[in-house]
Amino acid sequence: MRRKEPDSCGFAAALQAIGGKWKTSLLWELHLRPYRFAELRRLLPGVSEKVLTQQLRQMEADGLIRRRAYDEVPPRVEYSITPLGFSLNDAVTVMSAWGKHHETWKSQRKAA
Amino acid sequence: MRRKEPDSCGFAAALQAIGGKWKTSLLWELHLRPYRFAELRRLLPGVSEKVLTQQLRQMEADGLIRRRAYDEVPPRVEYSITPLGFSLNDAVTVMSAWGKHHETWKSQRKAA
DNA sequence: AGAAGTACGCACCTTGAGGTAAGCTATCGC
DNA sequence: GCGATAGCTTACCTCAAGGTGCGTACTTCT
Repeated sequence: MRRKEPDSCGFAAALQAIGGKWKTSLLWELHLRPYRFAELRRLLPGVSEKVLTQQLRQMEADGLIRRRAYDEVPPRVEYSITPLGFSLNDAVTVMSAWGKHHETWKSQRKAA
Repeated sequence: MRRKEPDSCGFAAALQAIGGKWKTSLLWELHLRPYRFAELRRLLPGVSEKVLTQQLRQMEADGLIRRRAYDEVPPRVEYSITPLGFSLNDAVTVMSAWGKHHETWKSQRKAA
């Protein structure tokens, strides 16, 4: 999607924060418990390491998650959700509920 | 954005329905009252006719809006919102509220 | 010795949403 | 006759998100 101009309400800002292909999944997983980088990789089959790093960094910049690097060897990094991220997850859940509602609507129309 | 695989919840479906650049704005305007094509064009400065048609058709296919063409000359077409579209508008409003909240959060962080 | 795991960075390529510009049918105003 | 208005369609171009693949510094397993 290509969104730049504000569409008069804060929806664009929210979409900016959650608009990545994997961000909703990341948010969902991290709202359950913290994970390490490689664990998230395994949780999202198909994500490339580059993009995973990218999206995690963006979400960190947006204050949705917290990144904690331990100065060990081998390196260890843990990602956890923040209260702000948690609140976004709630908003996403509302949209998600609508999405399910919409899917049943579509299958009903198809049947007709 | 590029979303195809279902991310295990209905959010992807919702985003599919609302993911266009102008769809949220269209939904918002139409939730106020019905409009004609040219009126919508004027309401969304910068939208091209092609994309406006495109998004209106997609939203019609998703059952968010209703298109009514009058067989007159010059042609007249009216778009109005459906109950389903109205319910999506509510879900969007929740996300929008989060977006505003997030914006204040960002400006606070910047100030610190 | 060699392979594998960790958490990335960098360079290049693909893809599809959206933008641009033109055309089309028909009527009305000057 | 010329342009404007209405509601589109078609062909072409752009651009950034995301994918692919390779490199890295260090260690532990086999």
